[in-house]
This record gives sequence, structure tokens and C-alpha cells, in this order.
Amino acid sequence: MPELPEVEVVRRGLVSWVRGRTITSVDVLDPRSLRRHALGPEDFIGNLQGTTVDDVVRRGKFLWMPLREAGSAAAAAGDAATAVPRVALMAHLGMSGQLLMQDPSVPDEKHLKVRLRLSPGNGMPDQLRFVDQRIFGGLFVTDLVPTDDGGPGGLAESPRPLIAAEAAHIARDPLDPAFSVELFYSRLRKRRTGLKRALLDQGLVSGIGNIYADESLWRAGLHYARPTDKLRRSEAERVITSARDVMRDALAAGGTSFDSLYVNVNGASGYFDRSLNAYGREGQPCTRCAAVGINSTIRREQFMNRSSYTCPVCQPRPRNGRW
DNA sequence: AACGCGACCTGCGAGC
DNA sequence: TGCTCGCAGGTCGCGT
Repeated sequence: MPELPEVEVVRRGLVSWVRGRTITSVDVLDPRSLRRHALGPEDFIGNLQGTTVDDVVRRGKFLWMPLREAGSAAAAAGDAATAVPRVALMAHLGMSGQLLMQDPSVPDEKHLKVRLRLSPGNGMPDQLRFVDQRIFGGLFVTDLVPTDDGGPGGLAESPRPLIAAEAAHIARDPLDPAFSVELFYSRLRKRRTGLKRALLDQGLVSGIGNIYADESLWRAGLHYARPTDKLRRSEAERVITSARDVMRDALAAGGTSFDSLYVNVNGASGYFDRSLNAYGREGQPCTRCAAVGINSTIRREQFMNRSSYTCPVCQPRPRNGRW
């Protein structure tokens, strides 16, 4: 479930099932899914067993669960205020990762990689399973670190002062209430690259992948090759507003899924694929052009070794000297 | 800096 | 029935 809306669908599903539950045991069925956990499966398992899931947090496409240690001094003293989680179970879904809540009676999925057994929870499923066909995703335990990514024009970190270390290098995403267009624009203007490459750069704005980059650019009526250092402030604002709108709409539809690989924690697919205007629509009419009687078809081009979909009429390619 | 690649993987459909 | 090829919602790290 790759881009932001799909990861957020998972986060929302997960939080009601796992918050407050204790991880009783862990099965690592394929250590390749722990590639980013440097100390290996035993360490991974040891770090998780006996901890309690405090929350489920997301930034961009990274998802993590801050963990409370059962045996910590603060917890033993009953001092909830100081029992602040210091570590988190991090998940990145990559291209094909899934987090599924399953009853123990459900047979193992073909690509089941890691199984977490949880303390009993009022009839809720007792297993959290990480399933990943292509193994580009993974799980690992990491520290929670303070981050200062407000910067000029940025806002102070309000809801979550701590960020999982491996997600500290990425920027806020457009659905983050503290996302700053001002900061985005000032960073964007310093880049000398094309707009789509910038949108896909998680250090500049996170959560946007190939689908939502194309959809955001289409909504904003901007071409992917528009040079970032010459972009107008109004255009930068428009593409971010478009990204936010399209991702909110996608979220409301349960995300985008073309097949059973992209499902929520209960295994259900979203239906935003029906609302896509550019991505995957090669040869089909541009809906915006059609609405005003213009005949235009969506074009597919290779860009950054992947497909880009644009309308040649309402997203004109930049020409030298213009813009 | 920025970019172009290859690496990491499995599976599916198209075409022969 | 096979085979090869191209393609897929991502990220990281290496060269230049």
C-alpha cells in the first residue's frame, strides 16, 4: 500500500486494533523483511516482546508504533508522564507491503514475513501480520528522536515531538497540519530540477509517489518538467493544494488499488482508482478538456525510469525561454 | 547539487 | 505449454 493515502488507511485501521495491546511473541518467517534492522532477527524479537503499543503514527509513507516497555522503571513506579516511549516499531510498506489483522485460525498468507501475537483484546484479531510480496518494504525497531524541521516559516512540532529516527530525514507531508507552503516554496526555488522530481523527493515534501504526483500535477495544470527554480509562488501553492485535495479524496475512498496487493488491515481494497484523471489513463480522453469540448488524450512518457501521465493540452510542456 | 543507474524482489500479462 | 520481456503505488547508494 504505497503512497500516503494508502498508508494512512492502514494507520487508521491499525490504531483501533493495536493501541494498548502488548506484543506477546514474534515470528520472523523471512529475515529479508528485517533488512533495515541492523542487529538481526533475535535483537528485533527481543526488542518487541513484552512491550505495549502506545500509538500508530505516520509521516509521509513511514508508519511507526511507539512502544512502552513493561519493565521500565517509570512504568513500575506508575509514573505515566515519564514513561515516554523511546523506541518504536517502524514499518515501511515499500511497493507491496501489507499490515493485516488476522485471527490465528486464518492460514498463513503466501508472502507472510513477520507475525506479531498480541495480548487478547475483546474479540479483536490477535495477530498483526506483515505480508510483502516484493520485500521492498520492511519492519525494524528504531529510536524516537526529537526533530526540528520547522525551519524558516515552519511551525513548531505540535502533536508529536518525537519522530522515528529513520523518518527524521523526510519532510512533513501535505496532510500534516503543520506543513508549511512557505517553507516548501523557499526550498523548491533553490532546486534546479523538474517539478515532478521535486514532488517525489521525500526530503522536500513527503508522502507523494508516482500516482499522486501525476494526479497533483494534472489538477494543478502543470507539466512535470517545469523548472523548480522559476516556479511562481502561486503555482507552488496550487500544486500543494492539489496534492492535499487529491490525497484527501483518495483517503475518503479508502485509497487506490488496482489489485489485491493494496488493501487495508482487514484485507479490503479502496476504490479511488475510479477517480484517477491522469495516472494509468494513456489514450483516454482528458476529462477536463472534454468538459469544454476539447479533444485531448492522456499521454504516457518515460520519466525517471517510470511512467508519467499528462494531458498535452492542459499541462503544456515548458519551452526554453518561457517560464 | 543533481542526475542516472543499478540494486533490492516477485508476479502478471502480452507476445511469440 | 512454455519462454522472454516489460511493467508495477519505493528507496537507497553508487558513480559522474
